[in-house]
Amino acid sequence: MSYPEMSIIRDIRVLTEKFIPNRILHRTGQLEAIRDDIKPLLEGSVPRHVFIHGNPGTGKTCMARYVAGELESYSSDIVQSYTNCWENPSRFRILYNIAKDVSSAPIIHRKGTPTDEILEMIKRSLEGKHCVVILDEVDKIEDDRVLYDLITLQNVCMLMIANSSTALYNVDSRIRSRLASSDNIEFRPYSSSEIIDILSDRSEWGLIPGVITGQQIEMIAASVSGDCRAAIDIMRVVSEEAERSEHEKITDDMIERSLPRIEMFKKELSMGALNPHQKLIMEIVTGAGGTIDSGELFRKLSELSASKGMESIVDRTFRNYTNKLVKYSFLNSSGDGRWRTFALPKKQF
DNA sequence: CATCCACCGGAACTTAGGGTTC
DNA sequence: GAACCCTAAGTTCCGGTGGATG
Repeated sequence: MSYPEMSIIRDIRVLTEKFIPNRILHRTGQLEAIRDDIKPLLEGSVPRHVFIHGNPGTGKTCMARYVAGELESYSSDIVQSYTNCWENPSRFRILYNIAKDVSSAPIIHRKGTPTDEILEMIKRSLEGKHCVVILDEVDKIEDDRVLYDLITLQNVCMLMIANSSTALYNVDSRIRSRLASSDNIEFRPYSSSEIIDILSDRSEWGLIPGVITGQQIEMIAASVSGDCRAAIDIMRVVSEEAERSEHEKITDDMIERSLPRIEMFKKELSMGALNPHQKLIMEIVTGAGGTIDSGELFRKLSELSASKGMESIVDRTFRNYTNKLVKYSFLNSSGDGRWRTFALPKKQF
């Protein structure tokens, strides 16, 4: 947008974390579920609070903002508020943030404004209205009373976001029981083909056609272990580099150089973090031509680990390992549920 | 249709390692 | 440094399930 005519970037905002796309890919189930939970707001009845959890880069924040924005556009009686609890961990900061978002009048923040007064302010602003409150990184809240404050506001629906499914285990039991009826939605890591779709979509809106090839998008997708944020970040970085160095296209070289950035995003697990059995599983799948049935994989693992003098693992542990490998996109699994077949993702870099 | 087989995953338990308290 | 607590990983147990088999 703001770039001159020679630019290869059409709209850099599309390639940033904050951007909310006009359609959500590969999260239909979750989208419908959240819509159903908060829809009662439109009819003035009681919605369900939603707890969204999943690894970084699985689209949690994007989805929450998307749904909240969608609802807001339906009715002028609905407003939304977004707070990152890592940046605003205290009860006062969170409520202040919400008050700012929902109040039409400017909030006068004089020193010593009591938190309860802010809460009253929110109540007054929301009279006759309904509000979707997004609490990102909800596990970083310092004082969980703020959750209680928000629960007591009948016309507020909370979308609580965290990486861990256990994020709310430590909150006060009274609050937890009030939240027991909330919807619990997991966001699994994207598969590489899903990442490819999302990157293709973003490149269409963000870049001039032909700047990045399909193969290059696959290359990025195969490297991020299901972390979409990392994938989009890499695409932005290489686009900016191409732009700066006045290339007309992104080169493979640029992508390879930017891949180490992924490490910043991948807190949870990397190849180096795999234990010997998990590495052996990867070797067996690779040796089997990239695809193998679950039962055969376990038998081969038992055989091979015994011959290497490694300790044996029980079948339940094996299932835990394969589930983890799938979760972190080291493996794909097909035939979901029973009789699964494991396969390598398209490309390993 | 009944039974068996191979597999799946939740729940409860055990164990090991690390941190904290007195 | 002993006693305690907490957590994560691995194991045991077990009920459930769809396809194969008789």
